Amino acid sequence: MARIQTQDALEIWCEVTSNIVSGDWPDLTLRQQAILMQVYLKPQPHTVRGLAKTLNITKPAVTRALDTLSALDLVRRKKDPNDLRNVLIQRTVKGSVFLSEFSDLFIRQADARGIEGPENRAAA
Amino acid sequence: MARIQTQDALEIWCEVTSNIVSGDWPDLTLRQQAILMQVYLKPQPHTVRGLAKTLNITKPAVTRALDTLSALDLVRRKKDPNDLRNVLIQRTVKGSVFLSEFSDLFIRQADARGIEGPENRAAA
DNA sequence: CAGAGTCAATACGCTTACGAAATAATCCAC
DNA sequence: GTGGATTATTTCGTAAGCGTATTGACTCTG
Repeated sequence: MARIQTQDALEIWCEVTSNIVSGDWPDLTLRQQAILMQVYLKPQPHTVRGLAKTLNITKPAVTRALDTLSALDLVRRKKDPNDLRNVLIQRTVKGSVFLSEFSDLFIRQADARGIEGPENRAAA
Repeated sequence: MARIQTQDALEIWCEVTSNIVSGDWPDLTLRQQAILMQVYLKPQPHTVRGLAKTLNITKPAVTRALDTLSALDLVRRKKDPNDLRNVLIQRTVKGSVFLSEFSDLFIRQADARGIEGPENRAAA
């Protein structure tokens, strides 16, 4: 049982961020990244209020981040038909592509360091 | 041999970014993160020009990012005594703490998913 | 020691982001 | 329905970011 080490973790982070920066992707803030990840990885539905609470930031900050992410077509807004006060944040193809590139970079770096997932995922 | 899977990679990234955002840390841009990581993980010395080239961004962008990171005491500027045109970017205690929290979050998430480093690091 | 070359930083005009407070739209209790 | 909650957004003034072009400091060549 060999846990991941600090050096590996930081190196992976360094390579992934550096690769994203030097590529064609936009210079997202940490908040925008976090919102994007939440929308794609946590169970739906996502609302402005919910994201603000989860990430411990103000609602206007979420609204503005969504403005940016929407303009980049990384997420999409949709009125909640059950409660028109709510705005549901939905995923897009382009957002999926972005996340996919993220994980590809991540996995490539992890593989290069001999890092492995669980042998038996079902039992985990 | 079980490689890391996309889902694990993205979940780790999601949790780390979300935790940093909801904590007391500043809302660094991806560029600032990348510069910070480069300075701490790649061999010294680091210059504005070198970072700009590595990350494929303009020199003024690096200068501004260093303004921000310096104000936060995450890095420090120092004139190169051998060539006073150069500015060497150096590490700080606070920056080390930041990176340390980063890696702690990362490792905690990786451990929770049964992800492991190489068994025999010397042989890797 | 003069002038070209190289480094980081600054100036400029513009865009984006911030938090607090105010608005607009909607729901719900009564 | 009307009034009070709740949701997201907008407004406001301010701060920070961007790229291009320029400046100021320094080095090095001839």
